[in-house]
Amino acid sequence: MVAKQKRADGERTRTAIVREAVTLATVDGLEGLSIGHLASALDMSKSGVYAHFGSKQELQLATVDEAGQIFRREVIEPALAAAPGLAQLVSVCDAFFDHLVRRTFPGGCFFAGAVLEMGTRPGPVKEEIAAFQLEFTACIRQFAETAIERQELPADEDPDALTFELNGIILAANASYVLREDPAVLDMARTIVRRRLNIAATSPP
Amino acid sequence: MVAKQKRADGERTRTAIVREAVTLATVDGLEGLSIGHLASALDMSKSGVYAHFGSKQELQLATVDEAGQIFRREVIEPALAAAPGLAQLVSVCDAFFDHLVRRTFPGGCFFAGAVLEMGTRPGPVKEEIAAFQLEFTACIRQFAETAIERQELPADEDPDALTFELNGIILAANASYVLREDPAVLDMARTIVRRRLNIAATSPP
DNA sequence: TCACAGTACGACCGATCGTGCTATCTTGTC
DNA sequence: GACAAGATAGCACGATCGGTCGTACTGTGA
Repeated sequence: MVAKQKRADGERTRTAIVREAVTLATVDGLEGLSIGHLASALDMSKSGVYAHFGSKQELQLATVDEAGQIFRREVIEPALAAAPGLAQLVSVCDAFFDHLVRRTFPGGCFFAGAVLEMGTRPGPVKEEIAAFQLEFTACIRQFAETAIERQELPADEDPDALTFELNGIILAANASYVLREDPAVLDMARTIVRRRLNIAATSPP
Repeated sequence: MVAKQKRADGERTRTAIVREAVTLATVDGLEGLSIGHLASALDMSKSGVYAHFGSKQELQLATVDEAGQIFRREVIEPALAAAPGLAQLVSVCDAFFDHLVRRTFPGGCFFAGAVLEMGTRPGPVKEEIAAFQLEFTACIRQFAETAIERQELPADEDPDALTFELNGIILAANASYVLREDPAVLDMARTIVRRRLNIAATSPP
């Protein structure tokens, strides 16, 4: 089979399409994301957009992939840059809250919405979303385990439970922030994270 | 203006429509909920369904209202029946987890999805969803305050923070349960709620 | 019983959906 | 600069969307 080689301009527009698709999908959902809307938002023809993917499902997969990359860049990587252990736990939560105030996506966390929307729709799109959700929680869990090893957290702390709780705080913050655009809920979330981890409650600017 | 009086059979079918609408909306979302699907699911004509509401938005409002009633009946009222204070806090969480395993809605908690879907769509539907979300959190907060008054919780416990955390646990449980239909996540959620409230971790059958 | 309002239906509207096919550009390679 | 292949547009399709209209049926109060 011949590896189809792509052209530079095609790759550029594909990137632009997918980037716009992520934004639209956080508002309209992955199912509500329509090729017509996408095309007019990009000043392109429907078929011009469509040709890059061949099916709506491929577009959805590309959109989820792009959202994952953005989330990694904005939330996971900043946390990985922090000191291993407890600092990473705080950092990943703070990075998430920053991610929200930065309004990268108008509809809040892409994956929080995608999980609930696609959870009942079996198929590769759901699988990719589930895989990313697993990657994220596994990341938090790893931070927690390291923190326990380093005795920054009590030895009897359950990493799974802690991961669950922090994930819950993140989801509650996202939901509240989407509904009422009040940054105060993020301050409260930061405070709660610190109290849960037994850290002096000095939240960063 | 003359109060239009309804007929018994009309009220019956309207109830049936709204009930089905709630179920469909937990899977397809409130925007994805279509009158055509609804009609064929009920073995009715589109216009027959449509006549009961006059617009899709009215249908959505009726759907949210019905979902609220179901949620009150299945989650809030059982908690109100418990002993005031700490028992009500545990009870409301347990009732929510029961609500999930009972699979009243195939797509998990109606409002968890609705908040994220409609949060970026200003209008009466969003307002009604926000109002119910507020009612629910206010309910939890009231339980927390009572528990503090009765000294079942430390005096320095912050009711708002506790409400936020419990809401987070609920949202995390819902998301995980929708994605992977593993009841184990609900057991973990129950355990976490009890540990958070300093209760002996004997989870009910 | 009779008339009327409520109920439900089927046909239909314009718009948009995802998806093809074809033709015309544009780009990279020789 | 020719040429193949990728990129984009134009057009059309069947299906479905929310919504309207005219009409037939039926429950119910007078």
